[in-house]
Amino acid sequence: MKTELEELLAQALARLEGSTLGVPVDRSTIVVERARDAQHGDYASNIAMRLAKAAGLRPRELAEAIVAALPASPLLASVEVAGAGFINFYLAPAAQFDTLRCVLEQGERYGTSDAGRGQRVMVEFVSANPTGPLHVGHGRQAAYGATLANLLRATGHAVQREYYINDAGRQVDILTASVWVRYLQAAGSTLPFPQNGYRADYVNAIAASLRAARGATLEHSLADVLEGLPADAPAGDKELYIDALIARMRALLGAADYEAVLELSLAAMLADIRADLAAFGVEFELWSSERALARSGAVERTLARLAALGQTYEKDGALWLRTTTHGDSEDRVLVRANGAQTYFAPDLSYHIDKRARGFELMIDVWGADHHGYVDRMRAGLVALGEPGECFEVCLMQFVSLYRGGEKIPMGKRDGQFVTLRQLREEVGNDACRLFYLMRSHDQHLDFDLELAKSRSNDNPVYYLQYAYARVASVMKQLAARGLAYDATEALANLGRLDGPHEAAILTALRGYPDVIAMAAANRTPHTLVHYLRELAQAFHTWYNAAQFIVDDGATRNARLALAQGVQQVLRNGLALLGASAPESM
RNA sequence: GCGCCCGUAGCUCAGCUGGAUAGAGCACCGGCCUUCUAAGCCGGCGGUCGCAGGUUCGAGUCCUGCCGGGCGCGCCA
Repeated sequence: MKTELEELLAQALARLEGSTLGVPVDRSTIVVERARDAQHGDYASNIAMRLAKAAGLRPRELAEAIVAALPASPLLASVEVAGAGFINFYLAPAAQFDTLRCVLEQGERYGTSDAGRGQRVMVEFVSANPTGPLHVGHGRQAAYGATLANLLRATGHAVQREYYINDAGRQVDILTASVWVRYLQAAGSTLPFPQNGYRADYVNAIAASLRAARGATLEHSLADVLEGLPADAPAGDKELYIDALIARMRALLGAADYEAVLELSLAAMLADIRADLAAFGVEFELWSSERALARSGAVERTLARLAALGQTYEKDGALWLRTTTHGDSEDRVLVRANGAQTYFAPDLSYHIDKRARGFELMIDVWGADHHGYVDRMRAGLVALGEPGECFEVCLMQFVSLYRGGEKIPMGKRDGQFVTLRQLREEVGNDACRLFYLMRSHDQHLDFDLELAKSRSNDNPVYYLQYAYARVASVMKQLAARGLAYDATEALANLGRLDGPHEAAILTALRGYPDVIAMAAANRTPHTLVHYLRELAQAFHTWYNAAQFIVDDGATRNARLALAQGVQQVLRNGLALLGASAPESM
């Protein structure tokens, strides 16, 4: 609709060229927007104000001239000049009703487009270290990433969702050692738990499955384990201690058994994470392993390419990447003086691998605490000859949990954090999804458990689902009264939808495709939540003001058609958000 | 010290890439169920858009400088 109106304006301006207007008008300056206020019609353009100065006319005068030059169109009921020089378009009733026809005809496809032209996009999200269960912050990233992928798909992009498993770093060794210590303790060992270990309950569970798999074959005496180890914190250094413990464990068990413990621990953690996300309705096309990438030699190839391109140099025994020449604030280390790679090296290699796999755009969803890494990653890609625009990061701000106005402390230390699973079990998946997505991603999120659980009118989850269920209920009532919906009669009598409430709903339905397009383009799923709330509100208002099941068949069927249009869009929107649409509540 | 994000009604937040009289929800006050689900609806109350400049026809939105809050600044991951 917007583009049709813009085309009309372009024709009008072309007629004025050479007379009222001197120079031809750049097509991109002709913009039509949905009117924010119903008093301003259905669509509005500010083109007269933008061109007034160049034309040497007052905005309103120019607007009048443009309106006079507009070709006739069946789409329009009237066009007015208002305010400082706005041109307001009022759609003809037939055009309004076409919206509803579209919704009913297109069904679940309503709102989708091919704007993305099949662009290959990867959305990488969550990618939490497999060293513990997902917490509520990961939940937000999961909900956001999944919905962003849905939105991009709905707008014609070829989307792949991917989870990058950081299974190669020191953190995994710490998990392995933690499991082993718990395994020893379970057999009566008095070996103290390392200060820097993972001490939450899930480690005990993995230790138990380790015992089930290997019996006592991995046990060693306290004296053997402690031999040559430095003091742990607080007397000593907890980092030195855990590294020494890991080395000791490797020496005592041998490489093969050490790897076996590591594999078992990793597999247990990943199984937990995958099950958690699957239960949350979040799926990935690919779970990509850092260890697999490293074993393939990809990281070394990336380093070699960087060196060949003259992008690296050695200093103080370390290998540095010149990221500053590509917009980073300082150069970054790829390989440390001790020969070990930093995290940056495989990470960069992973992203260049994504490009090699043909993804034109890589969107990463990261926690806001990682914001300092955006520039270096992009710089690394540019150093390898990639365009900087191929990489985009959506930073997610933190989540604070509240219970009835009381903030819940979330120290990761001692494992005193609320997991995603606990949250889902307490408030339900739908509430989780919607609460996570209600706020802009660059806004801190206050998640109130009591509010999310409450079956009351201050809970936005129920507000949306209630609107959906109400339509379903009406259709059931219809059948109970021995009546049936007649689509043909409905479509022949859409003119009966002539009240202000009906008009508001038609306007809202017409805006849905724009909302989807914008939410996808701006990476802002929360605008969809707000839109659905407005649609539900328009529906609830109408529902309270009018009776749908009336004696007159023409009116009845027309109203039922509109109600089902609302239901369809609610269903489409909730599906994109990953929330259910219940038939009854 | 430097970088990123945030600052809008008592509280939690929108504000559609610069538009018209700044909007919701909650809270508070007052109304609406013998009729399709009251998990709903209607009305009222509530604002110096952190502060000060600037850009222009027009600024909550863009620029600069302050103030306040969060996060990050390792040859950790």
